[in-house]
Amino acid sequence: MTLTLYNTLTRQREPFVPLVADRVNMYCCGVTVYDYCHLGHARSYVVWDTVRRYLIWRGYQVRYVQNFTDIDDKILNRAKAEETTMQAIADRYTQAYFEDMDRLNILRADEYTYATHTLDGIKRLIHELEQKGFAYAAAGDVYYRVHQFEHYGKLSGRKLADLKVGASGRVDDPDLQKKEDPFDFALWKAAKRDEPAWESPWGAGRPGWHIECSAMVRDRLGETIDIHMGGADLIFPHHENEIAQSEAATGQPLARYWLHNGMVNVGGEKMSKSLGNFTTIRALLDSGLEPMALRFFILQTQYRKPMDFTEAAIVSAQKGWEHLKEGLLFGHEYGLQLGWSLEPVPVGAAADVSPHHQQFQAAMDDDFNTAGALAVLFDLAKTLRREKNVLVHAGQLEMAADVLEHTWRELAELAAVLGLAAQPVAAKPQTGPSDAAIAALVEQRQAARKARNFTESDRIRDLLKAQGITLIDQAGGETRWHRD
RNA sequence: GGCGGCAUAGCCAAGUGGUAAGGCAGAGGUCUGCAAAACCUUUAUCCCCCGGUUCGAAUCCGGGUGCCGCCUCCA
Repeated sequence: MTLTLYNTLTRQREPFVPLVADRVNMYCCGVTVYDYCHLGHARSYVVWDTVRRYLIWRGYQVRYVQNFTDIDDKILNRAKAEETTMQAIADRYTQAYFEDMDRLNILRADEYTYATHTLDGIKRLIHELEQKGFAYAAAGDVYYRVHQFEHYGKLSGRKLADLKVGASGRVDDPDLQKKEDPFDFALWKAAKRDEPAWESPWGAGRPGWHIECSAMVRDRLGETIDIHMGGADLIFPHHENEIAQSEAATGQPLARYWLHNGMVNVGGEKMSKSLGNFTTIRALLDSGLEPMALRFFILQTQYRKPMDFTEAAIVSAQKGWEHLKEGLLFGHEYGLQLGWSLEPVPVGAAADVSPHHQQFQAAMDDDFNTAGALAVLFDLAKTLRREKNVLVHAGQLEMAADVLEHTWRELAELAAVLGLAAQPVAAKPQTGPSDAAIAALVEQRQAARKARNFTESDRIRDLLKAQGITLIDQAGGETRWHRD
């Protein structure tokens, strides 16, 4: 089977062939660290993390690099507003980024790069572009000469002639005077008073946004990488400009495959800082939604399609995840008594050729059809849940224990490829009545039930419920209980 | 105005020529003294509209309608 993915550059699906067999270099545009991440960021990084996990599972040796934009007007503005430094703001939100992403079970990149650590590479690249006639200095700024790059527009599919200045309202760009052409963009910006600046051949200043990615990719991964990823809103101008910068300098394609994730919408509109309609990851998770439920919610939709964030969809995702989780926890709950080994086993696309593995791989090979892959997980989880029910009611399994063990392992393996993992419930700090007290009340209630004094038995049940204890009357007449 | 994308049940969502995956909700059932939970079964004669190609289309072509993204910082 062949992995096929949709390449924004060619606007079609293509078989994935890395530059070097079995190795994949991938770069993902990271965040500008001036605020907490919202659900749009969650989607983007969950999706790319899943792509990365899948490629690894598929047997590729993956190198994943991601950046932090820690020099930017927005960070500066925030620093001014809070009367602190740009570095302090950047550090705070970089830290927050890691906290949020860790909760979503997003693997750390092999390498993180920072604009502030890449100044040499950036200046070197600007210098090369200047020498080759693709850049010009103007009153302390340096601009990229878009007309000089004949392929400008190849990623976004637009021609310079079609671009409309100020189509979205912004026409009062004070730097317009310095540019040869309105669509030329800044590679280097002259320092303003009271702002951090770095020395350069063009005077003190700071790098533009687009140039940092070009420089970082080149420094860390080379001239041509396999996969470049990012949000669909970065296609133009950010990625278009990256291509213009990198390819003008090196004469080589920047990336073989360009992947873009769809936006998260709220009420049909894109979630964004400027519209103010965003929900931060931490606010949502702190409200009680399980991190894995959010991840599940994201993976239900094909990564390129827009998705709507609604309360109902989140509730639905939480319930769906709980059902998968039950299957995932089966081994932890009953594995020991069934004599299973809980040791991890080797995994990988080649390690198993079961129909479930094949179906999972077929879905994921098809441009990362995570919704199709989730259907495979549900099928596995369903078997486990059914057997759990049988076990609880009849005291023994219907299926052979080793067959079920295989089902459980397979579910855990494939779920892990999607980054979905259920933590065995840790012993929560005990609040309310002690186990012994509960047992005594359950005993009392059993007596009442035997005497058909249901008023009394219901009273005890309600009493316990009010203290967070749920009773489950089983088929054999036995009553189990658990804390909510 | 230019470029790109999307329209599938109450909701979310797969499916790119062969007769509609999956999830949530709903309905019926098993269990229960009644519940709750769990489990089992079930839920689109039809895929925005009109026309065309084909033995056959949600899937291809043409024309509409609606929605979204980008052209400004943005995942």
